[in-house]
Amino acid sequence: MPELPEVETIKRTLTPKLVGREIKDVQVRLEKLVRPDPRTFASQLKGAQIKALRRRGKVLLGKLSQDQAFLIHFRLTGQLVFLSPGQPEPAYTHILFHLDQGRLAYADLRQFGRLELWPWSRLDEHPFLSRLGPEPLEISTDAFKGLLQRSRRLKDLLLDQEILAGLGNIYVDESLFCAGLSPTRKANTLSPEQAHRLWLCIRKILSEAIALRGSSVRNYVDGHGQSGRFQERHQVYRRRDKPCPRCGTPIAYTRVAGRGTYFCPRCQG
DNA sequence: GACAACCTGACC
DNA sequence: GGTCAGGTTGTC
Repeated sequence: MPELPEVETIKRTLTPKLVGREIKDVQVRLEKLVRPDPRTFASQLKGAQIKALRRRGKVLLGKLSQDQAFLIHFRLTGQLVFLSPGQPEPAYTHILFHLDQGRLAYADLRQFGRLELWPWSRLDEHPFLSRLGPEPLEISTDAFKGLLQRSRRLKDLLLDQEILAGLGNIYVDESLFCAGLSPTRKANTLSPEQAHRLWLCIRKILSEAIALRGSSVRNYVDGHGQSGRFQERHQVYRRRDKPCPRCGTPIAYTRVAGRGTYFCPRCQG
């Protein structure tokens, strides 16, 4: 589920609830979701204080006391929701953190997400984090043009987290529509103007999605359990056969890079 | 590159 | 019964 705007929204909604809190106890109900093993995971977290929340690509990071950090990758259906006293757990809650004030539930219908502990000072050595590409909201237009100097299809390239960290299926399709570029266009065939336009579109789409608190297409919710609203602004994603907002041509659906792909066959060349 | 795997559920 | 699903990884 969550791509960059959703993880950013989770981070922002949870920061005031979690920063300064002490973890009193951890219940791991589905052992395969955590690393290292559940006993170590729980005992290391017990007594730790949450100092700050960060985001890198689609990963949520928690800075803890004692040079510890937790990493959460939500994959497709992970949710992290703060519960006030008496508030019921979400369905599919697999891990429950008991804090000095309130509880924090990790729920995950498809069980693909992962929670991990890692020393905060050595995050640059983490096997996944260390390979992530730059943040799309921080990269310069010139550096972005450099990323496009490969003969891969645009959709493959933009989904590759080692090239750019944070875009997923929704925001790649929306960005390519915004820029008027076909998902199968080779990245190194763009003119400088087209490359600049794509850079602008990615920034615009992600910023607007964050402002609207993410896209709730299926079961994404923020740290309060609330849905986002950017799905109402999607131009192509999940709009197969509906008229293109720009030219009225029915939106096409194909498979590119193994993912369902929506685009306007007329506007996106 | 394409495809299966990891899971559960929604929808036709 | 089949298809599809905000992701990543491993195997041809």
